[in-house]
Amino acid sequence: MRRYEPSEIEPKWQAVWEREDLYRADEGHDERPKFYALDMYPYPSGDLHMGHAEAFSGGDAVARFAAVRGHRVLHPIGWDAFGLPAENAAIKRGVAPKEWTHANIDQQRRSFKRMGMSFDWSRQFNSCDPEYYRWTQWLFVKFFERGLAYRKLAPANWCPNDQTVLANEQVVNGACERCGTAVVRKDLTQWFFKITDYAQRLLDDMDTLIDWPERVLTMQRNWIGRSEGAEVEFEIAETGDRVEVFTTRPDTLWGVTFFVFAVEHPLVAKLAAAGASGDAAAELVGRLRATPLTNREQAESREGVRLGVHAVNPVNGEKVPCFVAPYVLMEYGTGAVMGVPAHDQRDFEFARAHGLPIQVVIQPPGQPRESDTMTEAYDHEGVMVNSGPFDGQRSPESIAAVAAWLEEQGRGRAAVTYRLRDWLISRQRYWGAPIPIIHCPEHGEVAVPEEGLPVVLPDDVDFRPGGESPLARHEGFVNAMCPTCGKPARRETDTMDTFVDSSWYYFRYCSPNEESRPFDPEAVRRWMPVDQYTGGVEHAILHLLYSRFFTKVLHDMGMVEFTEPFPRLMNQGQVIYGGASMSKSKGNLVEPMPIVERWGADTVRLTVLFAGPFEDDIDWALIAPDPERPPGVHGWLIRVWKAVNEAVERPGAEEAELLRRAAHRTVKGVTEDLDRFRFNTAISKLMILTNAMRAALDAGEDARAAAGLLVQMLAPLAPFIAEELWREVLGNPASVHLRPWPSFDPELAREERVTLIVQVDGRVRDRVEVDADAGADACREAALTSENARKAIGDRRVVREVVRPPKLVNLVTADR
RNA sequence: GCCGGGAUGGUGGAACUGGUAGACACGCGGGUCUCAAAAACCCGUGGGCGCAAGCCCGUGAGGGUUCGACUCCCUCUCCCGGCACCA
Repeated sequence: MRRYEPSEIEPKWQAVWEREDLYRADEGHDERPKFYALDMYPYPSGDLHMGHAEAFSGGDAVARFAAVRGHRVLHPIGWDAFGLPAENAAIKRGVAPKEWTHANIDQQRRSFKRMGMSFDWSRQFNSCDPEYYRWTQWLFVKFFERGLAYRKLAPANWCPNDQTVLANEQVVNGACERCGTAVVRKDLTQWFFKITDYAQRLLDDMDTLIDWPERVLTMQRNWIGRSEGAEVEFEIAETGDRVEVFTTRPDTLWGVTFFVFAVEHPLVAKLAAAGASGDAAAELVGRLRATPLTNREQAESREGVRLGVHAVNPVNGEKVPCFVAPYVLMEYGTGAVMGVPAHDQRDFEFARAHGLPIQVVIQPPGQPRESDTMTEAYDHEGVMVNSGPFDGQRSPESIAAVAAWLEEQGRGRAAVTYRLRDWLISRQRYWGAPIPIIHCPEHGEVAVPEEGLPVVLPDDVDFRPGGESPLARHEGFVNAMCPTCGKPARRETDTMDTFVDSSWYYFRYCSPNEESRPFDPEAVRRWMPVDQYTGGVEHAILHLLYSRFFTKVLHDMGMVEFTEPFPRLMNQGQVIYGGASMSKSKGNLVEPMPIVERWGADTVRLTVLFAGPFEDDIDWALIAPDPERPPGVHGWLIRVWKAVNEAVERPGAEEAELLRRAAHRTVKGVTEDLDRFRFNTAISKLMILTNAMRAALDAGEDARAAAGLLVQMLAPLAPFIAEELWREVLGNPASVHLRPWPSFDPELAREERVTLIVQVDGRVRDRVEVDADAGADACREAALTSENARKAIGDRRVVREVVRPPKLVNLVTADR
């Protein structure tokens, strides 16, 4: 028997598969159902890391399993090739971003092949390829034409380290998601996608995503942040200005005792002047406008300045003082808030800090609150008081009633507000898709016409960051002609957020060589939506929300029929080391490729899949503590190797009934497990079958049939060893990866003898072997004749017999 | 604070709709082989008592429902993730 040598057999089969073109997606229109298995396309950062190994091992098992179960599988791969690291690496090492990116792609492609991933390489593309970003730009133009891409001056998140703006989604705890630098606030004119137009649909359609992890849905719901309430119009007594506020509690309107504007609110300067309180207000506004947004949000300050004017409460005509204060944010609602200190904690603290009256208008039943003795706001339900026509109404129900009443009176209306803000897509960096817009002195923002696409990113650019877009320094790029009038104009020099690239790449895979459109709608109809999407939770909001948005826009453009791109999503856990995320700087980095070289790709794949449920984190330090020793599953592969070889070399006279049954039971169990992506339990069942084969072989029985089934079931998980055993040892002419998945005989998969548990008063007292089809009578009989059970019963009387054939009998006695 | 998810041997984890808790592994202990070691193979391995048969305890803590609870309900503790002046 040969030794198991992964370093020999793995490269061999990789080459054979490539020659046989085994994984090319079949566009044939045969009966087989399609299956689109998609892994989030990776950023080419250098070489594969352990996170890739885990995610792609799972995705590959899904794709291979679907293929052998009779699907036409599309399992593509490509590269998220634009982005800051390329530019930063280039600045540091003086290599052009393009060269750096392509070198990394080559390296990672080699590694993916070495890992045995069943990708259809013929569909590969890079998002930095002009043939791809041409269509990213084309889509931008379509968004622009539909009013979904627009430019505005707005306070933006600026990362001083990366020298670019960031989307809200890319700011984590006030810091840049990428580099961790504290983000500062900067007023800039930037391009946005109007994702807020789709807020409600993004929320509603989540009900159809039943196969998404709950936490991802929760995160998206929180991010969209729908809240229901009412808009109410207040008038400024001194100036007659009308100001809208949004409130979730219109039922507390009679409790308003002051009114607050955000620092950025457009009326503040005018009102401060009208109220003759100029200096103090101007000082506060000036100081806060200079303070980074995030610092301000974290301050939880209750400071504020009186504007000297008053707002008229539309429900009772009362005049209340107006303030400007940092605790009101321009970014949410209308940038102005009615102050109800009795029923909102922030308003309560503000009122106490500024000596403002507190008016209770919601009373909890039983324990009435009084403005003088309250120590905190009461924000639960209760009965409305001091509220004119609404006195006596119960508060949760009264919210809608008050909103309807406001509408009748013409002073407001029921309204919905979202936390979600428009997606800021412009970046002041070089390595991205140029925004295809020309600024004409006469015609303003003009989209580059289709013939002008792609707007090619020039190579000869000084891309060192300097606060403005590097492209702005490139004369040849900047100077353009207005597509409308032909006069000299200026090209837009910002590039797009790379999340724009990744918002539609999965459409491109369906027809990657399409030259006249981003994708062929016919091909998309054939393959999409994606049947199984695999990737990390870090994209729970960013990429997945943007992609859902894009799909809905494409739907509205009539380009696709569906509205959700990824009906099924699975998130792999992270691979960590010693309880902490792996990193070079921490010195705890374990890279997959050296392990692949030493122990084999199959060992790496099985190690990550066997470690636990796919979505759980894996601590490599616990799974493979000694780098000099092979991970545990390697030993199993050796046992499989030996067992299959022995089965062929020393065929027995007759296959043992026991082994045949074990094999069929395994087919049943592994099929169910793989259907539900439970790789760890599937592998465990294959191990049990291997152990059963060992026992049969040691008893001199024939195990060839079981060997064949074992190898077939191993194929999606450990494709190399399965192929070697299938073709070279078992002598099959064609690939195991083309062989239809085995079926099982339900009669054989059934256990024929089972252990009947005999309990007395709920405690296990005996185990008895019975036929699997034993009836209630036989089970009761077996239990009552059990020596151990009789002993446990003693002289007590059995008052109840719980019989659940053929698994359990519980004898319940008196005196308990 | 709000929302979501967890807590099972020395370790990773298993237990499908309430019915043998700890499958399968790793580790550890013992053994076979060997001059020796590694590898490989075999046996054992939740805790306690016992020569044994067996008994008691045991799924974060406490309570409840049930013939029977890791699983369902209530209260609490801790851990992880997300959101957080969102009006």
